[in-house]
Amino acid sequence: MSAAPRSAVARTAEETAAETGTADRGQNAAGCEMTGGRAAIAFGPLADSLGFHLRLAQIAAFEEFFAAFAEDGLQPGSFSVLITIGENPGIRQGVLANALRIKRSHMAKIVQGFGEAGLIERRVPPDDRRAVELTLTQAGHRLVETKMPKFLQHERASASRLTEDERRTLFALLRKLHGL
Amino acid sequence: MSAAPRSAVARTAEETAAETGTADRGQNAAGCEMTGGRAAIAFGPLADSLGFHLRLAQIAAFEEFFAAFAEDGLQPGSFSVLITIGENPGIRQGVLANALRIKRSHMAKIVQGFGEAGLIERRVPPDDRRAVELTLTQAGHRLVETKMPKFLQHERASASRLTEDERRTLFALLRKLHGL
DNA sequence: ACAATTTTGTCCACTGAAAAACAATCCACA
DNA sequence: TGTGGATTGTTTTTCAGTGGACAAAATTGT
Repeated sequence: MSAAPRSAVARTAEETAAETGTADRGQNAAGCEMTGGRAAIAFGPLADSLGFHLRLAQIAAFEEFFAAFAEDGLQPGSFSVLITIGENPGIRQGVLANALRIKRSHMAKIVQGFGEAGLIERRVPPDDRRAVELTLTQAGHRLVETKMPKFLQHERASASRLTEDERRTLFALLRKLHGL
Repeated sequence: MSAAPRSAVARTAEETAAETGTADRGQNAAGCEMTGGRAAIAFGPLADSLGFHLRLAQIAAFEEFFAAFAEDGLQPGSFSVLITIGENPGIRQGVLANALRIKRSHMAKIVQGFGEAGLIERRVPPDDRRAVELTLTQAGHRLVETKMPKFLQHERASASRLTEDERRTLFALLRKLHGL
């Protein structure tokens, strides 16, 4: 079965009127194994839940990321930290944490790991000895520059199910939600 | 062992703090506190990353959920499990896990907790004694029905930054991404 | 009927992330 | 000066979530 990638945007979600039925309890109806496909169940009010759809979409996106970057030992969160430090040399740890919505306690652990790996340098500014300013080391810059093409290519591929218009629309709507 | 946690960083930084002028290299303008606002930093390629925006939007949505349902002791994941069982009485544990994209090992824990709380009933069907069929108990039904109005109201409010058209468009695009 | 494979749920060990307690520093103000 | 409160990062504890090994039951092949 090949789905018709027509204007799915125009359609509303009235196609989920699936009774559970329990018609064929042993196996799914049309050769839909559990491991791969999803059974046709009723989501009820969940089908109209923004958080639910956001969670599903994020899981899908992260799975794609892991599938692409497993061999590189890269995680989306850590890589975003490196990128942002590279874009903002000398950024303070708390500012970074707030920008990426990572809790400061977690950021401390991440940054510590990068420091021990020699990817970033932590410098305490003399005018505020509580703070820590972060910069990429040469090794950090090399790593980011090495992985960046693959990352950009992955980004293009991950949104390949969307047209360019849809992609722009989606970004604008997501920005409206989290207010970046 | 709690021997001078930050002293190592501070010492090296102070000793090598010969470079000056890097104090206000960042564009974090004065008067922008960390706790409240976000600094204007450069996100670089992250600003075009679908996964990044999805993560931010999901965090925002979940924070709203927690803020609304903290007093009820409700979590989005657990509540979605209860809702889906209510919509699909007798659903099998694995089918439920697949539908909600929860790993089976985790679902086992969740379901065990609900069982001990008396919210769901676990029944082993005679035709497949490996499986477990889940149904809501009266207490489970009561809980769902009690919280559902608040949940629906929260859903409306959470998307209140979007027009109805935008909301429909966003749902359609997210569905395209995770293919529900 | 019997062995091999697959499915289904559970258990255990581990990671990622969060909350809270904490230490160091800075700042406002008397 | 110095004292109380706010900010910044770290540590600790705790919990949600994952991966992998496992046992029981079902399915398939011979």
